[in-house]
Amino acid sequence: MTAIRVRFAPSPTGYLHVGGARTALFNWLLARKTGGTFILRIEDTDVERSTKESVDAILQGMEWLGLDWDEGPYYQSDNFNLYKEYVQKMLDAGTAYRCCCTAEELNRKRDLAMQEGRKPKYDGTCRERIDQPDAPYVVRFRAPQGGEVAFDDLIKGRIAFPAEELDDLIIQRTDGTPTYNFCVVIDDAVMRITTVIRGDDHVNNTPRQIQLYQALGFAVPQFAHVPMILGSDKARLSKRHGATSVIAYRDMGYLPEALMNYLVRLGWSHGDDEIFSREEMVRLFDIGNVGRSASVFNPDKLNWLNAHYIKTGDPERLADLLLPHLSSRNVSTLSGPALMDVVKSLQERAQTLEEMADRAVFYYNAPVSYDEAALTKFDKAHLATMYAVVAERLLSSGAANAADFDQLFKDICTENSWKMPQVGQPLRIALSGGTQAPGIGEIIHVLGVEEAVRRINATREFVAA
RNA sequence: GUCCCCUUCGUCUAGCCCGGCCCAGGACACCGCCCUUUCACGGCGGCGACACCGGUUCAAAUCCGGUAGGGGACGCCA
Repeated sequence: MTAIRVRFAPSPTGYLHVGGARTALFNWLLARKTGGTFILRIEDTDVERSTKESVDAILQGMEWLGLDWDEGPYYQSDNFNLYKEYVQKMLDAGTAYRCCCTAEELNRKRDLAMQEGRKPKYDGTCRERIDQPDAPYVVRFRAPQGGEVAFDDLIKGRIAFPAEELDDLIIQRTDGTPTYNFCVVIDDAVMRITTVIRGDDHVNNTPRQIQLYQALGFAVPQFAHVPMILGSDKARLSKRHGATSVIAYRDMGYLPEALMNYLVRLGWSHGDDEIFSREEMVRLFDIGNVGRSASVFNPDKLNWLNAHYIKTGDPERLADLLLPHLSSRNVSTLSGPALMDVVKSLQERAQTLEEMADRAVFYYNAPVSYDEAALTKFDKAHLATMYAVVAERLLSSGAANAADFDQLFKDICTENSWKMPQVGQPLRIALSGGTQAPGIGEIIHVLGVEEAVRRINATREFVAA
């Protein structure tokens, strides 16, 4: 058995979206699992719409996800001469011919055919003509007629098309540039691609491409067509369903391993397993276990996975990743508590890094206002004495870790016959400004006794005023 | 219109190829309870699906046929 060679072939007309990322992922997984080769090829034959920015955005998305490629990126625009050569070969061999039908003429015929309920395929006007008018022309593939073209899709099983459905597709435009269906075939053949994994919007192209392979004398690769990803309304996933760009997910505070895990489970499964490390997906992946039907992108589940990876992630790494989200909130970590401790106290409380950043702000910027609604639930006099007692005990106790502090508060409660909520909640407000925060002991441990006392005193004064 | 594909809880899916272990399992979300100094985490429980109709069979989510619905393609885009 020859080594697997797969490719991801995006067209650079936009960023890397989640659908493309999943296709890339499946390719990458198959290559890594089998020790094969993963090739990146940029399909930029449409010079009009292709941009350098898009290429960069795609590369950036791939890199962020850790989808490293072994060859490329190759650019189809570098291969124009090669395509020309093959067009000429086909012309010489008679498997292609010049067609002088104008675009307008073709459009008219197509519309008419649709109206009359016929298949809008090329009628073959120029297929058999022998004169060579001196007019602009395209080159068409002389598609074999009769019989059927079939292939065994690795995901969908056997798919067959009657040859009558296939018309003579254009392989070279009037301006001399080659078209997509022709270029893919040449490239996949020349790059010795063994397995073509792509979106299932390409199934209809596959039989034409197979005919081209055969006309050119190339070996036909295997095909695997991955179902699409839909939005919550079951329509093709688009911007109005929320973010579709991989990089947007990074900016919203998602971890690459979470997105990868989410994407791999969208369509593929391994029994009841949900959590897959990079190594596990490589080991367990099987293109045959990819489902045949489209799936809906579910942000809730992505959130759950992201929360999982935040919970179990390395605090040091998370701290690094959190930095940009903090600076966009005008938070500086140059002074104040160690960011790693902050992260640790927040790991179980954040679904995204954005959320973590929101919750981390108070550690660095002392509260400038308090949740007064929550504060008014407590008696003013009680607040004043409680804050004073706690501040004093904090300074004298010598407690040094979260558990110590929590114990200290229990002691204070019994000594003064206070209930824990009477102490905990006002303290939380003093320390963080609000009512939702990590445990009191944790906060003080991270903040340090000195800063904690400063904040408690500030709140005591605020309450007294 | 024509061709191709798809159809299990709201969503992602297991099971389907090799019928019985499935009055259909897991996960997300949702609801409830527990834990608890808040918010979370966690634990426990609940709600909830084989698109429909026929056939084959002792037995069908699983096999066969049809219907309906959805999607894709039909470009001198990729």
